[in-house]
Amino acid sequence: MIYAIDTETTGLQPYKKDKILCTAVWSEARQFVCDGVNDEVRTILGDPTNTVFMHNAKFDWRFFNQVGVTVNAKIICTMALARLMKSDLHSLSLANLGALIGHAKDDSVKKYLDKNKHYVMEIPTGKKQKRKNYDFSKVPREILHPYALQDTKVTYELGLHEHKILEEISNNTPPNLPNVKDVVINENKLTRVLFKMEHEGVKINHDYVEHQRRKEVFNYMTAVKKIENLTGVRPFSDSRFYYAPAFKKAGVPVPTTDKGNPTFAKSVLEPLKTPLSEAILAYRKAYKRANTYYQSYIDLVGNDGLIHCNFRQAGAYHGRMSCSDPNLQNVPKESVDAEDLEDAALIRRCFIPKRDLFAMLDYDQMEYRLMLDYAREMEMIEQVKSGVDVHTAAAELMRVDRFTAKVINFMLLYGGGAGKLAETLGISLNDAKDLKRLFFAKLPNVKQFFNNATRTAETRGYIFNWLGRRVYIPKDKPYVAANSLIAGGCADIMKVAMVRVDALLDDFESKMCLNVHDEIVLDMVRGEENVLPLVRKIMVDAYPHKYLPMSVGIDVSYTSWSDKKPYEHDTA
DNA sequence: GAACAACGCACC
DNA sequence: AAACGGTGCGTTGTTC
Repeated sequence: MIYAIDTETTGLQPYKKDKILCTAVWSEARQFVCDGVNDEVRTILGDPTNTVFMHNAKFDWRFFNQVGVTVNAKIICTMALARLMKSDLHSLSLANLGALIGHAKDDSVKKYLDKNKHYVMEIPTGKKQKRKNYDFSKVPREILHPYALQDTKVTYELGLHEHKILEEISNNTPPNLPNVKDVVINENKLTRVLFKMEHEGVKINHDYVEHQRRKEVFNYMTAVKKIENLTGVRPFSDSRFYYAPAFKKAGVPVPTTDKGNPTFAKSVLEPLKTPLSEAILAYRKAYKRANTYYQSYIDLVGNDGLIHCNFRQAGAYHGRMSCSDPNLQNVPKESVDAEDLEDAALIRRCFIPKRDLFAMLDYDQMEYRLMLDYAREMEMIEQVKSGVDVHTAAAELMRVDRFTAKVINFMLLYGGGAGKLAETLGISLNDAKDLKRLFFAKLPNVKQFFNNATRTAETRGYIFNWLGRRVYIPKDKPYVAANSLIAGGCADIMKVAMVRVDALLDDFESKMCLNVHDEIVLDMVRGEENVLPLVRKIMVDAYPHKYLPMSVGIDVSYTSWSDKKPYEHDTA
């Protein structure tokens, strides 16, 4: 039987304070809303023969888990499938997707809360901007229940609609080509894998976080005083209107943004090396570390001392995931001198294993390898297979230094042009054009691959990646097609691998706890390290290469997400 | 006063 | 001929 289920909750934090208010269920045969969760809901979710549509399924799942509901039913996240159905949607909210199939937004709950002012405007600790915190528990049942039921109705119809569209795409695909069906199967399995991984969470070293936060607050306050002394103007504000007069007085030319505003970005300030520019950079660095990183971990850690971040399965339009609350995919990777190692203030040291150790497995030069395999660039492939690093190989091929080759390599992956190349390398536009020509002359198959992808995007409007994911390419930016094939292709390799790694680890105590695009982190018990080569094999085999296989490196740490060392029992 | 744009910066 | 890709999250500034 097919159902759609939706919960209404007191808020967004099941691991801290929030509870289920009601659960709504919709099927052909029966529709109802109950307070909290009742036995009928438990029975539906406990039955493995049932299929249940949920919009942003992992959110509701967390609350079911909180009250001990066993979820055996096949869970289908209509938000994740929406990305497969139509990759270029800006918003995957139920309201937005419902509008596609003719359901107007039901904003009765929000209207009620606004009208009756059931919210508090507060400035969170360490922040400057006010936030609106709604109190959903104040919504009367007469308003909340019909609202929840309406959402399940829309979710139900959306789920059926998505399946119809995806089946059409699948049926219209020639049998010898990758089929979106395989992507659908994997994404549906992945929803459960991600739920398990998020529930595992990552342990936080609370004392360390708090200590570091205080240190960074002191650092940025010191920088503020310094800036005010240098400019003679207070109060300080990290704004172009504050900076412009000071730099004008010093006779420093200030570049502008695309919109014509003066910019004081890092790339502008860094070369100046004046006391003021350095104080501003110090302020920004410390402020960001104190708030975006340390403070957010304190705010978001659960009562269990773990961070349960949200892996957005449908995060990026080309198939990559993203991460929020907090975003653990952009935690700084700082390099320090060997002498400073002991007392270096590394943000990744906030994260410590809740069992015995972390294992970090990451694909080597994943995107570049996929590009070479797609392009059948055999000369380069042979070099890489013999162990030469891709930037060194490119440097030798073009007879330039490794840094130049690296810049060109990245620019290529991102579809960049000669202008940006010139800017990054600090060379003339003509020299940059020559370099680009040289690159494509040496890698003719890569050039062919890029041209083919771009032409396909121009004529057809979308591309299929190796697994069968369809990605729409904006009409005015066909040059991003190759990047979408590569980045999204890598994402699907990782997503396939994660589903298989999760299955493998069912027989072990060690579990996955993080994903950072081309890296997964396992929280492991001592004694299970022997599973690591098996995990690596799964990751390598996830991509059925034609010419160049994937390659995976393994690091371990018994102390934190930082301070890692190569895993050595596995010399191939 | 709140929503929206623009900017800046961390990661892959 | 030329076009750097994708995120999340914080601030300041503008607008209605």
